[in-house]
Order: sequence, then structure tokens, then C-alpha cells
Amino acid sequence: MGLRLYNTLGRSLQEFEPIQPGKVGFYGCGPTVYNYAHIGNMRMYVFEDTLARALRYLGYEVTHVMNITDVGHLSGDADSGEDKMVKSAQERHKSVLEIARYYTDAFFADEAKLNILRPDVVCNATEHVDDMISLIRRLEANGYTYFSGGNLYFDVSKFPSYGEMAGLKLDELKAGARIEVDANKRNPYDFVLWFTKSKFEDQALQWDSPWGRGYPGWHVECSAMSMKYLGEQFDIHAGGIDHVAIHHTNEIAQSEGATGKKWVNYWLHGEFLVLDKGKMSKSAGGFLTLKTLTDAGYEALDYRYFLLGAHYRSQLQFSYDGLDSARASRRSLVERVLALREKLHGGEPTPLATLCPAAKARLVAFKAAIEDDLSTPRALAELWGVLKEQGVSAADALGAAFDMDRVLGLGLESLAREAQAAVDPALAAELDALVAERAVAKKAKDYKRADAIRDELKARGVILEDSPAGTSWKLAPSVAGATPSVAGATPSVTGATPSVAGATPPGSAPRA
RNA sequence: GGCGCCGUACCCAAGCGGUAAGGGAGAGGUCUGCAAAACCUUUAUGCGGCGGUUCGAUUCCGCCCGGCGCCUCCA
Repeated sequence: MGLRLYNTLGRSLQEFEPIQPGKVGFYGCGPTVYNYAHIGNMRMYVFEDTLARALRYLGYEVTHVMNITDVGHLSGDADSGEDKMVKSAQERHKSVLEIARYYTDAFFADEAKLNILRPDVVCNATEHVDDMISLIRRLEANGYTYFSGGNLYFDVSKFPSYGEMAGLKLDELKAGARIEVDANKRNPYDFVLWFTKSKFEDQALQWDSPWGRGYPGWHVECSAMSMKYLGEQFDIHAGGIDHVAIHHTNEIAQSEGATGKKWVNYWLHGEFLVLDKGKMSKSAGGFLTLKTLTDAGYEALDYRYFLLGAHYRSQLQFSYDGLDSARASRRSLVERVLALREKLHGGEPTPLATLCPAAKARLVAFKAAIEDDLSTPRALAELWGVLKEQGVSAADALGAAFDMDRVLGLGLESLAREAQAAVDPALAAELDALVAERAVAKKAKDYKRADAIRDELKARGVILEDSPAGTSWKLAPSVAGATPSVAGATPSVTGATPSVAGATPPGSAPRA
């Protein structure tokens, strides 16, 4: 059985068939970089990453394209959210482009922490204005546009299937008009392709165009850039559920209006992360970033694990209780993997081809879960299953688990017990001495002294573990073990300019 | 007003016509001087409520109750 995905186009689970056998063109909506990404945003990118990983796992050659929206409302509302950081950014940088660059770097730093693989192509809207202009010219030539009040609009009445994916009905549009309709529009659903009259007084970025100096409408960027890197027809477009009705609907109209061909075959939409009070937004407060979580003592991968526990198409309720649970769970997972690794005594995990039947069965079930519209919760259950199952050797368990982790991205294979050498040698010697002293006290049945030593060490963040083989010590969980060294997701972003990534042709970008 | 989603054990969360995955937490056990850690075992005759279809429904249909999202350049 092959991969089945829930396609918003048709609202059903569909067998995935790429345009070109074995290859997948995948465009995922990226961030708007005028502020930090919050953890709700990051849920989306973990989903897109899971999709890209799953496709590769299933043997497809994937070209994953992500846009960076660095044009639009960069000037207007930079004072919302976390003002201090924004202000300092504004002070340190001189242009909106640099602010965009600042948040782009912050975004990719978060992605790296979450073990999200960098897309093959990352493209900035500001570097593709020419492509957008040519796309708009094609639309103009095909008769889909009109100029009114200084802006160029897309005329949805000329595009009969407008709103099909979202189930919009053009003749009922007036019912939904609770916001003031732009008087220049012929139809409330019409949208701007090119602005020359900026909504924002101090719109900083402007380009010359056949319609005058101005800047592109938001929707155009995705159409133009996706087609540039993936061709006029490609396989998958993913994004947030909120984009179905407007953004993606408009993208479809623009793209198909320009080419006259079907544009994207599969539309995948991720559901929201919601808070007790409702969804996360800047205005309503509760703007949590990855940094909020890591400052509170969680690791980024705890959050990834938390996300993997729910299906991407279900709303997921965020809570610190839930995150605590995910953290405890992941720690236990990490501990188990490390213990199995130690059991191997430096040996290698079993290659897939020679796995024992029980481990193999888990892997088959895992693949089935992934193929069933990316059911990461079930996939996770299989991971646990293979790690806990009696009669599966450490080598077999790890062989299967590491393979599964290619999709899950929990950094299992690169886990390593914190080397004793990493601890200050003087401290290590002192701890060893105390442990030895306690052993002597225990032997003499001086439990008072033995417990005193144990309590003292505990207060210092050192945990003792007694076992038949003797006593060992380790540093408390906050430092123990779980930070993977993520291959390919290194902080190269701090140095690299987004434009470099944007200029890289498909396929040749460095990937993990 | 229009469109859509969801309600499963103490918590998170799968399953979506054949008799309830997984994790967390709790409980019991092994080990221990006692703990901790680790490991093992265990926890829903039940899936918001009421009807209906069916040999059979958590899974399909209807109604009701409760919660949420989108229709604003929000993921």
C-alpha cells in the first residue's frame, strides 16, 4: 500500500501519485519575517518537515521549496509583540530588509533546534519581484485583471472555478461582508496583484512595474516562486488551515489563470495549535515562542515530541501539563535508547535487511502509519513498541528505531551519554571520592552518613544511582543527555544570508 | 450570517463498522539498609447525550448539549 494523503482539494484521503514517478515537488508556505515565529507557527513547519521526511523515507526524491515573506507589512506593526526585541532590532539595523533578515535568522535558528531539515530551496519574496511581475503580465494578457484606484486587481468573476477548494460560493459573498469592502473592487473577493497606493504610509520597499511604482500583493509571491522552482505544475502545496479560504484560493486563481493548466495536485493543510483561551495571536496575548519554552527549561525537541503526539489535522491544545508529559516521555525514550546502545557495547545496530521478525513487523506497522496520511501518533507507538518489546535484541531495536527516526526527527541516532570527560575533572574526582566514602559508610552500616552524602550531592544537582554493580553518579536532567547534534541543521543560518539560499537552484542546496 | 472541525480513561492522544494504540500520571511488584533510578505488571464492558440504520456502531445517519477554527496580507 502506498502513501495516502488527505487532499483539501476534494476533501478526501487520496492515493498519492506524483507527476513524475519517484519525484516530488513540494512547496510549503514559509514565515512572514516581521516578528518572531510563535510555537503555533512552528507546529506548521514541523508538519512540513515531517511531510518532506516521510516522502524521502518512502523513497521519493523531494524538492522542498519554502518562501520567506519579506515584503508586505514590514513597516506598519513592528511595534506589536515583543517590543523590546523588535526595537533593538530596529536600532541595530537600518532597513526593513535587515529586520527581515534578523527574523529570518531567528526563524532558522528555531528550525535547527527543532531538528527541522532545511528546505532545498529557500526563496525571498523581495528577490523575485520580477517573476511576480511577469506572472501578473500573463494574467493581464489573459484578461483577468483590472486597474482601479491605483491598484491592479484580479477579477474573480473571470475565473469560474474560483473558490472551489474552499467551497466558496460567489453569489453568496455579500453575506460575509462584515468588513469594509474596498470601494475599488468590483467584487469583494477580488484581490490586489499590484499596489501603487500603499496601505502603509511608509511602505519602504517599492519596485517599478508596468502599473507604476509599488509592491506586489501577497498572494502573487507564492504562485511566482513555486512555479519558478517547481514548474507550472507540481505535486504538493502545504500550509496552515487558515489559508484555505483566501490565500491558497487566490494562489490557485492566479496560477491557473496565468498558465491555463491545473497547478497543484495535492493541498495539505495543518491544523492550529490552540491555547485554553483560543488560538495564539499577538493581540490576544499568549504569544509563546520556542525561546519561551527553552527559557522555562524545556528542550526544543520536547516540543517536537509534543507535536508528533497529535495528528497534523487535529487541533492540538497546548498546555504546560501537556508539554511536561511530552518531556517526561521523551526523556524516558532517550534513556531507553542510550541503555540499548550501551548494551551493544560499541556494536552496530542491525541493518534493515536482517532485522528479526518482531522488529521488522514494527517497522512495517510504522511505515503503514506514515503512509496513512502521516499518522505520527501511531508511528510513535510503533517506536515505543520496538524499543520495549521482549525478545528483540538491542541491535534489532536500535536498527529499527533509527530508521523510524528518519521520519520522526528526534535525533535518536546522534544521542550520546554525556561524556564523563565533559565534566570538570576536579569535580569528577571529588564526586568519585564522595561516592567511595558513601560506599564505605554503607558497608559499615553507617546509613546516617551514607544518606547525608546522598542528600548533599542531590542538593548540588548530582544524582546517585545504586545498582548491583555499584554506584554511579550523573548530573541532573537539565544537563543530561538529550541535546542531539543535528546533522545538516547546524546554525549556518547565522552567517548565511537568506539571499544565498534563495539563489540556489533546486537540488543543489546543501541538505542534511 | 456563511464554511469547517472536535468532544475517547486522572491528563495528552490514536482508532473511524467487528468488539478500545501509545505516552504521561497513579497503583502494585522486583531490586534496595531505606530511597532514587531502572525494569515488570496494572488502570475505559467504555468512546458528550438521545434516537435511528445494521447481525453488530466509539466508528454511519439525525437531533440535542458542550468546545474550537476560518470568512481580516494570522500557521
